[in-house]
Amino acid sequence: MPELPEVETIKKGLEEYVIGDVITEVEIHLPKIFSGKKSEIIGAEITRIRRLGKAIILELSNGLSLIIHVKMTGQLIYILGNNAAEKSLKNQPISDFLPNKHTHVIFHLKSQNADGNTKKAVLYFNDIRKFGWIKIVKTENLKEISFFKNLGKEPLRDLTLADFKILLKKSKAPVKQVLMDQQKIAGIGNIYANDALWEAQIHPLRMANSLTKKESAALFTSIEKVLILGIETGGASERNYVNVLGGKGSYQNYFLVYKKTGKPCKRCGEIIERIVVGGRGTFICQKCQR
DNA sequence: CACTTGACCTGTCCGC
DNA sequence: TGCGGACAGGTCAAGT
Repeated sequence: MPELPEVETIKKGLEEYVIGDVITEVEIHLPKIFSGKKSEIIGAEITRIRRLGKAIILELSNGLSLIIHVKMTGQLIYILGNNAAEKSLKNQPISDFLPNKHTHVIFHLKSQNADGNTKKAVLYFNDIRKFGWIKIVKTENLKEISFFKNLGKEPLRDLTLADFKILLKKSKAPVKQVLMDQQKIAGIGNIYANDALWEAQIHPLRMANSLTKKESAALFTSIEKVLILGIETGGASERNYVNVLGGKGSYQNYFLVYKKTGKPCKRCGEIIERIVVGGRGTFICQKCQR
């Protein structure tokens, strides 16, 4: 999943569906991805959902939080009803019957309606590549876990243009790697880094500290622009990403340069090339990205 | 310390 | 059709 817009979309979905629900049981089928004891969260109510970088936080009523990272192929899918798996996906874009062999954790939930009826639901954590993880931590100690300790500021939230210029000046790594470094800026991954650099007409291999003030400002604006479009379109479902109802996002229909190898540049018509930067596939227009 | 590379996994696609 | 290799939204730890 997984970059800021996709994780933000999941966060919004969870806010809509699981706030106020109580965790009644937790099935853990792949223990290595789950740290903490499930007994600590059974009986707790989900009170708040947050996103920090690419991580999702479910705050619970008992002072603990569940931190979930979906990495490349994780999914969180919410299904309402006692017979969930069966009815659930009948009209959903995912064809797999859930739970399936990639379902590693199942949260069973219940909540009370206004009229006092109890509804049941499940939240599936699926992950093909098994890179994702779930941790139970004390909410007050959240920032102390290694993932959050060194997390950079959030674009669209607290990263200012001044911050951005300073952090570019401090690095001589290729600018694309700086954008994707979670300790420098939280939330940007490969898709949005590629698109933001194309939008700002900056070559991904430029040393970060070589950008002019004008270029830095253009890149800052481009980052905000692509992330906002990513969120508005519900994220990019290029491969496995789906929202909490199993539905796809549509940012893949708006890719500017990501995955456009061999296709004409939308701005100048030059053929888009694929290079490798920091081990990641990188897409560029040699003519208009300098 | 800053930066780079390989490891962690499974699935898919492309060329021979 | 099968097989091998490259590649995929992300972090980490270990290397230079």
